[in-house]
Amino acid sequence: MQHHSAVVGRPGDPETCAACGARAHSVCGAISNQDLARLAAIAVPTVVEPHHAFIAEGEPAEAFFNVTAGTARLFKLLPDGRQQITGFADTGHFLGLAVSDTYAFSAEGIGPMRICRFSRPRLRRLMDDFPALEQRLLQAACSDLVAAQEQMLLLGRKTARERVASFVVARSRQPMACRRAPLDRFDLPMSRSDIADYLGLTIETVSRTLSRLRSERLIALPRPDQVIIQNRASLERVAEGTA
Amino acid sequence: MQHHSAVVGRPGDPETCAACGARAHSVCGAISNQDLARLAAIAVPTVVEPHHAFIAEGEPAEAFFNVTAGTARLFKLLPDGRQQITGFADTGHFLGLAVSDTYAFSAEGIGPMRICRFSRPRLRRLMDDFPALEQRLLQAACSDLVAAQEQMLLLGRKTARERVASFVVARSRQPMACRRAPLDRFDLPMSRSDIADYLGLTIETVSRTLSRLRSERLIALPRPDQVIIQNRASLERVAEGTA
DNA sequence: CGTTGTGTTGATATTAATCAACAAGTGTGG
DNA sequence: CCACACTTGTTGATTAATATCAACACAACG
Repeated sequence: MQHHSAVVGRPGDPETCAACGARAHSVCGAISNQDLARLAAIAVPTVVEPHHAFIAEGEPAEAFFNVTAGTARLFKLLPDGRQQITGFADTGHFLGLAVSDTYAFSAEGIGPMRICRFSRPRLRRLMDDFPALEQRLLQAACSDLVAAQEQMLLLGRKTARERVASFVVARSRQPMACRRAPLDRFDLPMSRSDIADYLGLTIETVSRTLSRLRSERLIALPRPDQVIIQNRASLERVAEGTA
Repeated sequence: MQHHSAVVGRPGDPETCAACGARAHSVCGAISNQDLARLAAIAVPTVVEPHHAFIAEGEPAEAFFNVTAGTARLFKLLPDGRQQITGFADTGHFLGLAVSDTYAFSAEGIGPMRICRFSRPRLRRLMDDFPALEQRLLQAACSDLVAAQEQMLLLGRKTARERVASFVVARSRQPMACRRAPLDRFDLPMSRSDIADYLGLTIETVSRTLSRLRSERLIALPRPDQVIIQNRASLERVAEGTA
């Protein structure tokens, strides 16, 4: 299975094909190595060109995916072009589960990425044969749902300042999926435009707000795409509206 | 099983205990009558006092629920009291599925309601024994997720006018769960305050916007809690930002 | 018959969007 | 190597949408 020995993220790290059985998900303990091996057997590793929508809203939901390298933006569009990013799918994330026969959103890579593709009928058969897999996907769907609820609170009731602070704090916890501590220094793989479309703001407001958090010494921005959290406690208070 | 013969909605209708095996979900065909009967065996029918939060954010997630009568509001709070309603759970809706060991949101009835309660360990055992049940819950979680994504688009990118129009259109399709056509005349079980907290607006803006849609003859409001859609095509265009 | 809760409407304030200019990088070709 | 265009991000001035503050209408209820 060549995709189990490929390279992801920093050169030299062994690729972690989360869906097909690698460490990221075996660590979570919800799925046996045996089942993961079976899943790997039907996985089709695929390289996604940047800006190619490998999931398109409204098209037949023929497959299910796992992100094996890179980050995808998941988004919905209005007819006039307004865009809402509903989430970012980082390495390890499952994608494209649907009840309806068409996708409810689109997904494309931010920069180069790799995914494992599972055809729906084969996945269905596999789930029927190995219920632990379905259990794992139910857990994934539930945690997506929890994230979506948190995002609805952000979009519906938080100020621009609270949204940006929440975003920075959440991003710093991103590697937590691998049971690591939240990082105080990390990279943002997405552009200001993506951040704006995720937070329901404009790029200008995102930029201004980050600048203000920097001038207040809550964060530092050594480069536009790199964040250092300088005062996590205060930043978290801002994110919760308690500041 | 006394809750299978009780009354819900309009007096005279036989109660449809969606979780415990009644028609609403058997119609959907995803779960066998046999499995539904097994589910019914562990269901604890419960009457919920109005405004009693039967699910409280942050508390141990000990149970899972199905709404058997009435409508619940699902919500999250910020420390200063700002509230976001993340969804309404009408009769038939499943509630409280969680990966974490605490609930991520709160739920309470809008007016009187009844629910069926399932303790988590018993549900877990039942799901292990009857995978069709897990499949059904995965479907439920996926459709909640689709609704959440649609709501994120609404909250992040739609204007007040588009939000209110979207809400009215979505509510008119609510009985669709039972495979009925969208209604042009229906009741709103929730207050203006609930609508505002769901749409990320204030009560005043909701009221003003409904008034304007009425003055434009897109809808009629015979009573504050009853809506008649007078021009569905136009209303849908407004909801999509195409008007 | 007043009181209370809910919804509506009006006047004003505030936040974030829009419009606009500019700065810093990146890549291309001369 | 440098001039140029092009992209991305930042900052400033103004506008527009919705929140806030306030008054009032109406029904339900004691």
